Amino acid sequence: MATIHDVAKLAKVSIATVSRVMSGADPVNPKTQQRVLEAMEKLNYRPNGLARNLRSQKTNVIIALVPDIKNPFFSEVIRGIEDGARQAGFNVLIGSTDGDRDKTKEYMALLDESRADGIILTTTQTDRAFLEEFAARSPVVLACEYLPGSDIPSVSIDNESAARKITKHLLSLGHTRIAHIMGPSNVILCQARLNGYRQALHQHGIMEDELLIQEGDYSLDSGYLITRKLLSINRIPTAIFAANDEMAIGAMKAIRDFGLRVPHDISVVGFDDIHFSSYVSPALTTIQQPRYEIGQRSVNMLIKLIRSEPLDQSQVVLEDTLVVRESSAACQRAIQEG
Amino acid sequence: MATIHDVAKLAKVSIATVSRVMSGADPVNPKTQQRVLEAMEKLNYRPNGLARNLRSQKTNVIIALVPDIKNPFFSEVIRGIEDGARQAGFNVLIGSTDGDRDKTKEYMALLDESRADGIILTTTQTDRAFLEEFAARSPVVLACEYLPGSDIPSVSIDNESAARKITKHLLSLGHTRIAHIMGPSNVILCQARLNGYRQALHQHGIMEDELLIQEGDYSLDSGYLITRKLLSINRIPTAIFAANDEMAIGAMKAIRDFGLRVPHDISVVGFDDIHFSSYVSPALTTIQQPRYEIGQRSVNMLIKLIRSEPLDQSQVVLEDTLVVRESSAACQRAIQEG
DNA sequence: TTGTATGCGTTATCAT
DNA sequence: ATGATAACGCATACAA
Repeated sequence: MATIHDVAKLAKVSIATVSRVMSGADPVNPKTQQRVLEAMEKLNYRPNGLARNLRSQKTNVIIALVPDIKNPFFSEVIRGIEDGARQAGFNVLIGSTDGDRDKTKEYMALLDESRADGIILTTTQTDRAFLEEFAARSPVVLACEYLPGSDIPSVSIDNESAARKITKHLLSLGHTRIAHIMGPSNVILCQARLNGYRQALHQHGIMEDELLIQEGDYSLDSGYLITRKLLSINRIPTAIFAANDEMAIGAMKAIRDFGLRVPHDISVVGFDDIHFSSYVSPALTTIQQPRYEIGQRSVNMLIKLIRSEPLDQSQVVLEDTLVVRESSAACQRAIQEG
Repeated sequence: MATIHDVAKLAKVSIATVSRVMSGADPVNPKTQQRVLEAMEKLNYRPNGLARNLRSQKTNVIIALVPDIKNPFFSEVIRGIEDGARQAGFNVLIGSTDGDRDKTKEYMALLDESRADGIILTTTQTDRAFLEEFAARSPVVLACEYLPGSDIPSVSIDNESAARKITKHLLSLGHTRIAHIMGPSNVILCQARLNGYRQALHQHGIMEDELLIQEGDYSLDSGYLITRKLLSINRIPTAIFAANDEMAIGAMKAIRDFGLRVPHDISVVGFDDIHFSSYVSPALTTIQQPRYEIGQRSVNMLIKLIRSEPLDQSQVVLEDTLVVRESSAACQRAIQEG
């Protein structure tokens, strides 16, 4: 590979001049510029990014951490992150953490080694103290979730209120025995959704039944397995609220396999509105999040942080929407009993 | 951030010695080593990756290019890539190309700028000449697809034979009017699948009908839209073979919306066996690819390439499996007519 | 407008 | 076993 020295020699100038024609900052004589350009062309010169990075102390790389790259919801968030990053000249390194604290920390360590300029966390399961301390010295943005009482910049919806909203939707359909399949309980966002569920029940004067609250891991399989469990208890629920669409889709299959129908026998609702949700049968009632926008805005915030520019707003909360489709309907049991 | 100089000063040694205790290559007096370790600890020293990279001319970054990060099939391939990379101490930069040649080239250019050590291409839509030339000077591995007549290392299944196999499955069920929803026609792998489909028809002495071959873009939506089109022609097909599972799932919804049933009225089969395929109703008949293994093996090959180690085998072809589920059944029309 | 020289933080090659 | 010093390839302050 040709270096800046080779170009300089061929164009009969100093390396400083070559550097100048590249940056375009300082003025350069058109003729010399021409010579340099030709030399670069002839040598097929490509500036060495490594050297540039070292010199400028920047990597132009940002890291995006997701619990699982296969998760379609996060895929779309990543897409927003990527597009935003590309526009600003950054590249995105994606890390799947599998909910593993150590993996998360390993990725975060890349910042300390100057291998990345900033990081976007889509799921917080690190010790809070560690996170706060880390964010104090490195650019960090939380996407999809919000850390109450913290001033780490974040972009998310109001998960608690959204969970309340969809639970109330079920309540309004006459359901009173509503199960909740939550996500990993150490994830803040899942706690928020659980809280929203509880609040809605409480507001309707319904006692919560611990048997009806089960913990999954976001996957199709866990939705399936947990639902089988729910179908084996004494008084089975008339509705299931899963903390994400995949678990909801898993739940629907379990119900079908059990010989019951959705929504006739049991209503099922999810969360996230991944693309598949409108294609399954029955189409899934869920909460639509602006995933792409979450990604884009969080990366824009991160880049400001990296550039030490001021943030207009530190905690951004975006709108979510309840999307009612076919998987939720009036509670038959309530109708018969009423 | 503390540098190696700070550590050296505090430990009262030269930077060379500090470097030595880090690498562990040369022998160091246990006492001095102890002092250095303590200094590093006290200063919370983290070696600067940028400087290391410049010095060693390595980035420890590999790029993985996918047509679309949201595509669940590629997500799993990426997962394999990531795991393999991590194990070898590499980080993975993921690029979504959206089938855009320029984006692809932009990412490939990162290699020329020494910003990455190698690249995995999961979908070839670049000019072949460019690709060959590029692969001659930079580490490149093709994952999921195989470039006939080229010696660029690759890991894939035999797409042609797999497509033949699943088409024959439909033929064996009595279907003769089989539509094919292909992927983007400029993608090699889609051409291979189309070929397999054609070969199967041909072997059964069936004339192909151009009306039954339509081009999609891998998405749920395109599967849906194209199927609506297929349902509007004169003699509608009795079976549809989609080039991937998402389009197949889109097709199933279109058929439902049209008032017909799968597989009773129309059989539908896909390709890839993404996780969702066993959860939709009816569960999808498809070709199972070892996605994770494709990812892992391709990254292992790439790393060998990067390290200039010899490859045992340049073109790796993995086994695929026909998975028969509920979405394909005997052709009713054939039964009635026969 | 252009050139010289220094530094970015390492690793590696010499000496000692 | 350890230290001094030269790269790695570029950007930039300072001179000219």
